[in-house]
Amino acid sequence: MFAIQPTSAEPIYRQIVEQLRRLIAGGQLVAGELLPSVRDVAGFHAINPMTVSRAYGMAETEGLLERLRGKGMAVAATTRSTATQAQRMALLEPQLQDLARHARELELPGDAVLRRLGRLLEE
Amino acid sequence: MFAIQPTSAEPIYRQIVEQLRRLIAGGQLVAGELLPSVRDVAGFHAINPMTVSRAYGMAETEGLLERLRGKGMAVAATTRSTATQAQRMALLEPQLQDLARHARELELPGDAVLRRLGRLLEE
DNA sequence: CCATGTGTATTAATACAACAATACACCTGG
DNA sequence: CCAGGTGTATTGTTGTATTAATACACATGG
Repeated sequence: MFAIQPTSAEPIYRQIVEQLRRLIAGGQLVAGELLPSVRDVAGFHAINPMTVSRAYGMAETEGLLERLRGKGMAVAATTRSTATQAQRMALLEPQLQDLARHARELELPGDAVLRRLGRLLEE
Repeated sequence: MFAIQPTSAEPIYRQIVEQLRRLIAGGQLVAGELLPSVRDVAGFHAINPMTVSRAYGMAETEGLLERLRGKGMAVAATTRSTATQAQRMALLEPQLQDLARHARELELPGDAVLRRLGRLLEE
């Protein structure tokens, strides 16, 4: 039901859109799959339905979702079921570059950073 | 002279503060070192001097910087010259956790992510 | 057919970031 | 001493972003 942190600095609607991008690219959401309704998501997280609608709307504009009138939003059929690993990696690239820059500013040894990340990736 | 991206979603003043945190923790800015004046930084990046002043002011409140009246801002003397590696790693932890979560949503193999990051860290 | 479920257009409230233009208080250094 | 360098307080404006409240159009499905 989406991982949303209302306290985060990142806007809620963008948290949802970006999560959709990744979950669809990664194949955890498959083409045709029906998403939870805006009211369900909003009720569950105690946020405004329009905030969810805005996220869904942007995802539709982006071609990620499709409107099924009267039924709700579904993962777009045009989506190739799972993006190639290179395509998925590209979605992570900006974050990787930021991380590398910050690590350099902190004068942290590369292998220490890699070890820590490796542990986090195992969980 | 600070790495500032005026187009970024992150506010300019916060980019500066966070960069100061890391550069000081990492030891690239040493206690007593004089920072460039607000007018210099503002002129160089074509931003408002008050935006830089705001960042400096927050850094001073945080204990990172000291006001030297008539001279400018300097790295606070109270700063232990370089934070321990564990302390510096802690500053990177939130970003590492976000990255791990996103990689998982993308269903990316951990070692592929680690390899890419490793390459970025070498540069 | 119509209650019930979709998504959404519209409007408003609120907050925030950045800029601009001053004026000020202070210290340095020749 | 004083010209020129610090940072900063103040006030106002502009543009934008985010969320919320409300009402609406529409399709489903028993």
